[in-house]
Amino acid sequence: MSSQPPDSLNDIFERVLTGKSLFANRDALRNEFIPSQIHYRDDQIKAVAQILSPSLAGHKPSNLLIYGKTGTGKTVVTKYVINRLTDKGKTLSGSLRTAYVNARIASTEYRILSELAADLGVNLPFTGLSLSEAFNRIATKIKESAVKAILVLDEIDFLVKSSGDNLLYEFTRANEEFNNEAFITLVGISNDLKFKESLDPRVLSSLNEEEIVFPPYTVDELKSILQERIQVAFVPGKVNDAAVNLCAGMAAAEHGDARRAVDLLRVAGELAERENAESIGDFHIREASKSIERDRVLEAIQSLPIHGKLTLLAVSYFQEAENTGHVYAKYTDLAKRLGLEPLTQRRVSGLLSELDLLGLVSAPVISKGRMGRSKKIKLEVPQQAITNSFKDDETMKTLL
DNA sequence: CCTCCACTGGAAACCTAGGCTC
DNA sequence: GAGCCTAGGTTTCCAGTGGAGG
Repeated sequence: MSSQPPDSLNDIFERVLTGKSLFANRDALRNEFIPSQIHYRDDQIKAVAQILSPSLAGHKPSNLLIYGKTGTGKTVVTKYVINRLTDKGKTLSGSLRTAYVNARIASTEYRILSELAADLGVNLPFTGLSLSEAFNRIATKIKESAVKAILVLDEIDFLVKSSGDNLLYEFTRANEEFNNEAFITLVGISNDLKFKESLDPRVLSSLNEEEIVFPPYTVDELKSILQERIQVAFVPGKVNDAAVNLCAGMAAAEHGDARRAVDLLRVAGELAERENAESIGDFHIREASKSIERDRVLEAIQSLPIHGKLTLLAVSYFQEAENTGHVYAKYTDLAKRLGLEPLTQRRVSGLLSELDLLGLVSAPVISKGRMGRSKKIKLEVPQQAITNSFKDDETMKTLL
């Protein structure tokens, strides 16, 4: 990298300046981009709108649960309807408020509450309050100002998985305290229906008053979505049909994920531009798919905590699948070499499960009869990926 | 059919780092 | 500064277990 001849840098700059770039508008391929029109989701848009519309007349809409795989438009559709609803609400006298939180990003109950509070115009300190106090402040505000609130909890399954359903219970119960002037309606979005199993039956029946399922996009739908984005994002004629077909095909194979399709296209465009290609072909899509996977692995490894890295490195020492005991012994050895106090085996067993979840190792539990029961741990990423991830890591590179 | 290995994985307690209120 | 609170990682404890070998 450091030995780039100055001219090649100049080439890069020149290409942008002289407009020879393949991109016309890169932003149209970003995740946050909301297209002016949402295609193939008319039924879902209408359904969501129908369920939430009583709020305009001041009545409490049913709670709603939206379910569908990633990249099926759940968030986009919900945000779209919520925005339109808020706009319409402004023209009327009512005090309709909407709030949106992504439970995976907010990650804790308190942060979820504080983001909701911010959207509702309630002041909550970052920390320092008990959960119940934070909740009371929100509820009091809603009651006193007769707020009609629609709260969207995106990736609600993360909330339930990490903290249980207490918060949801509080929300559903809070409505009983309000008089008819105020209400809270919950809209939960999830790509995992199984989270419902761990809900208290009372919470479930309340949350699940209405349910909408978003089907995956078909190949043809993906193609047409891509075509439309291509028109905005690229200079005309720069993406060939084979590329679009492959892109749609690959995304359809992954449960009709439109976000995935658009990501592939963006990375393919960047790759093609970098190699000075005239247009984007199916080759670039394939390369993009590999590149996205490589980046995902690299990032996953680099963002591991130190003991996670050590555990992964310990696994990588074994060619064949190994049991927890041996991996733990290797891990202990590595930790001591760094002068770190090794964690307990129980914890390392947990770390191994986390690595499994990330797809970096496979660690199914198997029984070998008299030889006991253990995880059967095997590295699932190339050795190379681990070496690459650690070579810039001041601590880990001493072990390589 | 029974035993018994080498763990698993749940639960609770503990610790640290942070931040609020009074 | 005391006395609360939380998040998040960890340790400790321990009951539970699939299935090969007896």
